[in-house]
Amino acid sequence: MVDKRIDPEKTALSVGDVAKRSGIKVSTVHYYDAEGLITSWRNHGNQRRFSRDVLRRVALIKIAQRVGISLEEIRQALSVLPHHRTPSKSDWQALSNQWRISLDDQIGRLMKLRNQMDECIGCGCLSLGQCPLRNPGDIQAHD
Amino acid sequence: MVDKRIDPEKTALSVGDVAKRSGIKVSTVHYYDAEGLITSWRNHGNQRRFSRDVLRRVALIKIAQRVGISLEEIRQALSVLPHHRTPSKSDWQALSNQWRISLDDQIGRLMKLRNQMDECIGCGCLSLGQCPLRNPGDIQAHD
DNA sequence: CTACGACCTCAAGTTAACTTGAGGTCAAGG
DNA sequence: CCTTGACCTCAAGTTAACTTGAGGTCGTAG
Repeated sequence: MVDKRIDPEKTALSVGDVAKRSGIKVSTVHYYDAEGLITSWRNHGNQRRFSRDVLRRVALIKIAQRVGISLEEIRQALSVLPHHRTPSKSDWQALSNQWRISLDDQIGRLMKLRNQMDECIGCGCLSLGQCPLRNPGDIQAHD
Repeated sequence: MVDKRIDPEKTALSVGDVAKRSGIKVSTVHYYDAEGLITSWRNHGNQRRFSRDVLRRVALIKIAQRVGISLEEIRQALSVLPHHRTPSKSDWQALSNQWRISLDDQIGRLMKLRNQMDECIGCGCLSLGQCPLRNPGDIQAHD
């Protein structure tokens, strides 16, 4: 059985490489490794080594965070991706569709809040139980 | 000098009153008092007493939080309101205009992020330094 | 008097996402 | 050999916004 792939040790990244190229701190790399968001192996000096796909993974993490998604949710979303292979374009498309839903939801919520504020500027009641601004549900108030 | 206002002790609210009527915990009332978001005085038993305007103040706090404004910023915004007088309609209008700006900003940011994600779905580059998704500035990428 | 409910203070805990600091190893270069 | 830079682990710290828990006082009702 001959493994025709390039020797991983030759292309492997150290923790400092990953940090620098991803724009995050070494401690953050440690943290993401510990939380299972990225994976590494150890060389004989017990130092972490990462395959290059980790760079793409960190990129996905950072974008998801901008969407407001928690690391735990991100970890779950990334866990279905294959390891040691750079996430493909279709992987990214599937993920970004998921996260797009979250983003649409947030935008919708903020716009609804804006509408409620506009409506409530006139009366200014702000009453608990009656004012939709105080009750993020669908209660009709200001009748 | 005759104070013609209603005796504050007769209309004063206890910490439990404020908590119940505002839908927050007693500990939160303590916390807001400690942080200077609301003010109280003590009776001879060293118990806090609040004037009724505090109910309106807590309402404003809760709405601002929904807009995503930090307590420190809320404290500053509320500090210009007169004490011991329920915030008026025009007070609420001034505040909500401020917070409306913040809300508009957030909505704009999320919509921009959504656009960037839509654009990046095609290429999936996600590169630090080139992809606007990885750089929340105005760098033009994907040229 | 006792029990209960409301109040008090002070300190520590929770949460998520990091970050810092202390104390150590290893490899390479001068 | 010493120095430097990169790595390691472990523990604690930071931030904001609460929340819990421990130990106490006071007033009222039975």
